[in-house]
Amino acid sequence: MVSKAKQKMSAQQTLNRSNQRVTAQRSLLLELLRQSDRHLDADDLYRRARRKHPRISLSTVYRNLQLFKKLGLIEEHHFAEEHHHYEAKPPTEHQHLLCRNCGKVVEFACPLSQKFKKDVGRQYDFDISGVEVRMTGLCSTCRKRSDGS
Amino acid sequence: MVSKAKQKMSAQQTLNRSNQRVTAQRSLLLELLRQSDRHLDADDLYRRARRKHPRISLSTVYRNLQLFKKLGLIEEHHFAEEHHHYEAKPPTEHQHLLCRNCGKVVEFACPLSQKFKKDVGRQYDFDISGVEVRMTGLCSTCRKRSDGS
DNA sequence: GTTAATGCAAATGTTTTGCAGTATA
DNA sequence: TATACTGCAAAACATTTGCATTAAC
Repeated sequence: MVSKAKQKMSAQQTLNRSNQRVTAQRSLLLELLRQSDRHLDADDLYRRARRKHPRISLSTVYRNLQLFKKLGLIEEHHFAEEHHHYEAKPPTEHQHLLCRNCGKVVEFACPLSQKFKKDVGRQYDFDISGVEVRMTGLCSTCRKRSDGS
Repeated sequence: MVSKAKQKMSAQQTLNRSNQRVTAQRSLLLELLRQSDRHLDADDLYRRARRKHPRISLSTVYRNLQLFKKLGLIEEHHFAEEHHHYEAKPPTEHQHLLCRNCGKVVEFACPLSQKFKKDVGRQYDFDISGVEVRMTGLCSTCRKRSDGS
């Protein structure tokens, strides 16, 4: 029940509970993230923060985003077009499973993704061209290794 | 049947058919992408290419990756940790639907992703912590607009 | 008073671009 | 021979880091 309450706490309270120093910049950044209805990138957040706190620096934004992420207060998405990996186009559709420890990538077939595509397309009136499913976790090797330690 | 044959064509043949100039660098890059069993990033590809063609430049690699992508010869994935978007962690799990024209992001619930998670985790012996489903397509507004023109 | 967080500037790493020279069609 | 492609160097861009100063505890 502690975690359910988190969303209703003020930014200050949340930070205080996490044993982090409550600075004006840090609270502001977390508030802005909570208030926003859109997803923000670091620069969006920086520009918004400057409206209330003109001397805030971009490094502070980055450092705090990392902190919030570590604390599980925010989620990160990869919408943009940077640093890709490429593969020759395969004849069959497949999805990806990544080990977050060793970076191993497993490809798996996912016939259900086609059903998804239809359902979601109908529901939101989208003409959907691509479905990407990406799962992250620990592979058996890395799990054994960390069990041992 | 033309497209099925594509995978069996040599890199040179493929490029020639696409009305692209067949250069040694370009053919090599496409061959390397096809031979590789792993996903490669630009730098991986650059290093491999240099083994056969020491004077090739990284710009050539980037330019050709863009070309191959445009021609639909390769697929691009976003595994790495660059340029993120953030949102305050929501209480409910949800997935994303992106319009590739206007960039609109729709969040949708996807209860099935939990079933996925279990199935795939069991099959590959992974302890899966995250499931991300991302669909891309055209929203109704952008579709109407392009219908009209 | 200690220690952590900040702001600034410089460094880093990836991707893009301008341009003169080179190779393909 | 005309034009597209290449290599090189520099620019652009996002993100990270070092360090002296400042603020939270």
